[in-house]
Amino acid sequence: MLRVRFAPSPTGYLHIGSARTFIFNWLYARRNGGTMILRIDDTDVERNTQESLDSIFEGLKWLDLNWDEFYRQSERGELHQKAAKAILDQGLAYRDFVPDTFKDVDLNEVDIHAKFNPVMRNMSKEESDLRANGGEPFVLRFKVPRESRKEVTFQDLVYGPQSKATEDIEDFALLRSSGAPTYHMASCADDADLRISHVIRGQDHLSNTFKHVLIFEALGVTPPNFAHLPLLIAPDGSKLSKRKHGPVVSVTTYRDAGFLPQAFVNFVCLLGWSPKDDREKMTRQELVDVFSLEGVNRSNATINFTEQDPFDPKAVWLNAEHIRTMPQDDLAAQLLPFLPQADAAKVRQLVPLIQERIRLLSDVKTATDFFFQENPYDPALLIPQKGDAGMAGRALEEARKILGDVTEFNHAGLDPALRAGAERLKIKAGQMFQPIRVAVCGRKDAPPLFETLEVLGRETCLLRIDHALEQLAVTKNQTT
RNA sequence: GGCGCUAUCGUCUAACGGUUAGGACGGAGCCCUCUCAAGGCUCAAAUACGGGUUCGAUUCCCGUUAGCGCUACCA
Repeated sequence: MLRVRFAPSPTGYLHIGSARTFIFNWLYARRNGGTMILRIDDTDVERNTQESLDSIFEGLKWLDLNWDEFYRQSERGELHQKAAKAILDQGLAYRDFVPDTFKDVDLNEVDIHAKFNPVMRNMSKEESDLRANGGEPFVLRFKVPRESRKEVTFQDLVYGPQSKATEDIEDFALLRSSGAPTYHMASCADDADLRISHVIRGQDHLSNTFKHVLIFEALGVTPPNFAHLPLLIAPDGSKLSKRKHGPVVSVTTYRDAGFLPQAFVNFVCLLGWSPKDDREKMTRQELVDVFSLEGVNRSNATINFTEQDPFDPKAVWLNAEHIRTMPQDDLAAQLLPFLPQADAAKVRQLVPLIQERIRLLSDVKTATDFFFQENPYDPALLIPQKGDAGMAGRALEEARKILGDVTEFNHAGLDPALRAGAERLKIKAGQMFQPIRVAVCGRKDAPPLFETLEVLGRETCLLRIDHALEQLAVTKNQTT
């Protein structure tokens, strides 16, 4: 039975790298009919926050990623204690009563061979028990078997065969002096207990895995399969941090900026993984169908953002691709929160006009602002290419007549009528359309004219054309 | 410092010994066009460096350099 888990520690908001780890686990589970487990690794009570926990749930909810089982490490303390005791009882761990040995040691100076205290490591069971029973505080350390065994090895599903000399592994802590388990202890005990079959996590744990293998063996279970994921890093090569890189590393920032969850997932999957067939835009189902650990590569991926432009251009492009290809009703529903002044029916009307013109959902606000208000503009914009104010005026007069008279106020009625008007004035269609467009939209870049006029409605259009004619007159008087 | 991992266009990536080193984003240009988009076409842009192995290395091996990670009673 395939079982995977995502095990965040609630010490920060859900960040993009964690989100990707969840997604890869989720895809792997869904692809292979496995079980997805969400486990909150909250053993570090000092640093845990409720906010952070909320942020994790909020992010996962937005991404619409579900899980089949849920656990909290803090509720499983008994299991961790039992596991630590079992290791100690077998003589595979020892109590360290002077736990601050390395407190003031510069790690750059110290040699690994000094990284355990031989007095503590070799203390007799009797003395150790006696001092523990006497209430003396201690850290429980794993007694790395450097004599009986030369190296620790495991097979990583992404990085291949891994090995490390036991000489190079320090006697790491299992239990703190408070009695609380360390991450290594709790994580392995839980993974064993929950029968996790595949541990898929960030590459920052690759070298920790040797310790984990040791723990699993001490626990008498065969270690799970491991798959480590390359890290996501910032353009300056450093790892993503909120302090250094700001809100761009937080999942909810993408949500609030108008990303579609499916586009975000799509983008993040392309960081460190490839379907190998040049496909880029993929639906969630396509991702599930094709995902495999073999497609994961080994080098860190840079998320390409700058201070001016906080989102990777490819993420934005993918978002636009998803927007363009989604059903119009779905898009309307997604857009609604970004247009507080509009009702659902109005948004539904606007969708066809802007679907292929926005890249982020939030773009809809500026893309459609003139449907809700008349924007100020420079009257000079009314003047068409290779034309003058006179031409603009004639075009607008003609347009006003046509828009007032035409029976079908839609593309079918407007298109031939306005083109015919241009012909009468002996100007090009484009020269006819530009003054109208600017008059009604307040700018040159806008959705197709006839559809725009239709949605705006006859009355508004006539009003705005009148207004444009007034402005034109004013400018004329000023120049003459 | 020690140990581990990594190294293809600016960025994401493909090429599991033989390709004019492919695709995408972004950039430049052209076309289409009622503007803006979208779409189509074209161009610029990479195998970190040095040694091997091989008839032949992006690909395998070694070294150098660089980056990242671990080296906590943080995860």
